[in-house]
This record gives sequence, structure tokens and C-alpha cells, in this order.
Amino acid sequence: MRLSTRGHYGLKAIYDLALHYGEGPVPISEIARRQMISEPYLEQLFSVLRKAGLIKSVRGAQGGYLLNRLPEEITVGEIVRVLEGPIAPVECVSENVKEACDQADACISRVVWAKVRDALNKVLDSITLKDMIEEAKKNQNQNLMYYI
Amino acid sequence: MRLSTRGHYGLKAIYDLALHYGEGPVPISEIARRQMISEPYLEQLFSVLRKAGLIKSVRGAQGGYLLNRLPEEITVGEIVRVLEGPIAPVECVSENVKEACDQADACISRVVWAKVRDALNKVLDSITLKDMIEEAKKNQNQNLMYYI
DNA sequence: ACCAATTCCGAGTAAATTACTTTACTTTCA
DNA sequence: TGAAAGTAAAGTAATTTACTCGGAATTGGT
Repeated sequence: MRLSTRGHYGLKAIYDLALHYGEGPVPISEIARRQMISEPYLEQLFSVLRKAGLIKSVRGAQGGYLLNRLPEEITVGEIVRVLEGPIAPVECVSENVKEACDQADACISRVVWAKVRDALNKVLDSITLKDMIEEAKKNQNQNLMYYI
Repeated sequence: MRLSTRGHYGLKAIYDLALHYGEGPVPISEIARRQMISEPYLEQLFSVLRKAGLIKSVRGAQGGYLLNRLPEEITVGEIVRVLEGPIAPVECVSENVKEACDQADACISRVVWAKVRDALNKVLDSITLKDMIEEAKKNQNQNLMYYI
């Protein structure tokens, strides 16, 4: 029940973009360095995120990537779905698989996986990049208190 | 964000055992046939489930496997955790990984994955084998209505 | 006592997936 | 015009998955 590095790195990277929202294009090399991700690998991920419309790119020198929407308009669920495919613990409850499985009698387990899928989608879709930024600020304040 | 076949097959097989609760030991060959799972592969899974105390075995002729507890005392969460390891979308929020990750600044994503983990555990632990049996009965009644 | 049905155990393996790297472009700013 | 960037497609090593295989141990029935 693990995410691959695609969703893991992808969220970190796009969150980094959200932190620099409004500051113009951020080159992949910077994000890769800050988030400790292989630069050419991150290129691949950003290519997918760009095609999905979550981020946009500026080519050439002084270019880079930017969020294509406000941080409060991008959810973790969207990012994960774009990079990892539809969220489904087993294939037969995936949104893009329409045909029922041929073992109807055994498929009470399908109901279980559908519940898991729904719970997963619900929590992932409830968190936006803005939420994450605010959470980070809150934690930062807590840390400051330790130094007073 | 997929389960491996271990959790998928494991739940089907142990649910099959729950359906035959109170009828004496059920041989692996029967379950494998009914649930369309490779018999030697299922042996492996049952070995793990037995060592975890969820099921017990009777060796020799007329032997087989049985639930080691009442169907209402076994949750889907336990089965999945035993077969797939601790439920955690990324390693750093796994219950058995204690050390914090070394990129403290970037780890706001950790909060996200911890929320996902908790949501997942909550839904999986809320469903027992008995719940599944009752759900199946309910669905069967619905099907009967179509034939009236 | 023996045989067949069963679990138990460890090792082996082919295919798929993952997490990259590599190479070769194209675009744009200064 | 050259360096800094994104774009694209192919290649690859390591890991994981989903098994298979062989055989030993156990037990009920005849």
C-alpha cells in the first residue's frame, strides 16, 4: 500500500512551486536541489504535470515552471492521480475500469476496496497546496516558540 | 496506490474461510479453486496468516484451515497489514520507522501522508469479516428481488 | 501398516515495475 | 550567438512481484 516516488517527489516539487508562487518561473534545477530529487527524473514528472494543466512552463533562459492555478485550487488528490494513475487499491474498483469482474460471488471484497478508494480520494481531495503552506507556517511558529 | 495480490487474494481467501466458519477445516485446494488463486501461492499467504494468529491449521488428511477467532473479531486492516506490511503511503510515516527524515523543511508533505495513512487504517479497521458476510447477504436479497 | 490427503518449508525464477540515466534536441534571454 | 533553460524518447540496472517447484512432515481412513 505504498505510493511510488512519482507521487512522493511530485508533491514535494509542486509544493516547492507553491512556496514560490508569484515570484516568476522557478527552474527545475533549483527544485531538484532543494528537494533532493534527480533533475532529469523530475523533468519527466513535471512534463506529465504540465500536460495535465497543473503547472505551466516558460522555455529558454530565465525560464522555469509555475503553478497554473492558485495554490488553493490545486489538491493533493489531483497531483497524485496525475502522477500515479487513478486511486484504487485494486484494479476492479478503478474509475476507468467499467466491466465487472467475472467472479460475482466472490466480489464482496470489491465493496471493501471501493470503501477504501472513497476514503482515500476524500482525504486527498480535501488538502490543497494552500492548506500545506498554512500548516507549514503554523509549525514554523511552534518551532520559534522553542527558541524564546 | 495499489495493493499487491497478497492483500487482494488474502482477503478473498480468508473471507472464504469465514463463510465456512463452524464447518471444520477447509483445505487450501478448495479455496484456491473457488477463489481462482494459485494453490501453492495461497499456501504461502496462509502460512503468514497462520503465524500471525489469524487462522489455524489442521495437518494431515481431512485437514485444512480455520479462522482462529470469530468472524466479527478479524478486521480487514489486520489481514492487509499482515500480508502487505504496515499501511503507509510513504515509508517515513510507517509505524515501524521511528527516525525523522533529514529534510525537516520539506517534510510538510509528511503531514499529508500521515493523514492518508490514518484515513486508510480507520476504514480498514472498521470492517470485519462478519460485516462482509452481512453485506453479501444483503446484496443477495437485492438480487432475489429482481427475480420476483 | 500403509496410502492418500493434506499442511509445511525453503529455494528458485520469469516478468513486470520502478527509478532512474542518457542522448539529442528546441527555445529564448542577454 | 551562446548559455540557460525546457522537451522528448529511449535505454537500463535494481528491485519487487507473483508465482513455481521439490520434497518433507503429519494424520485419518482402510
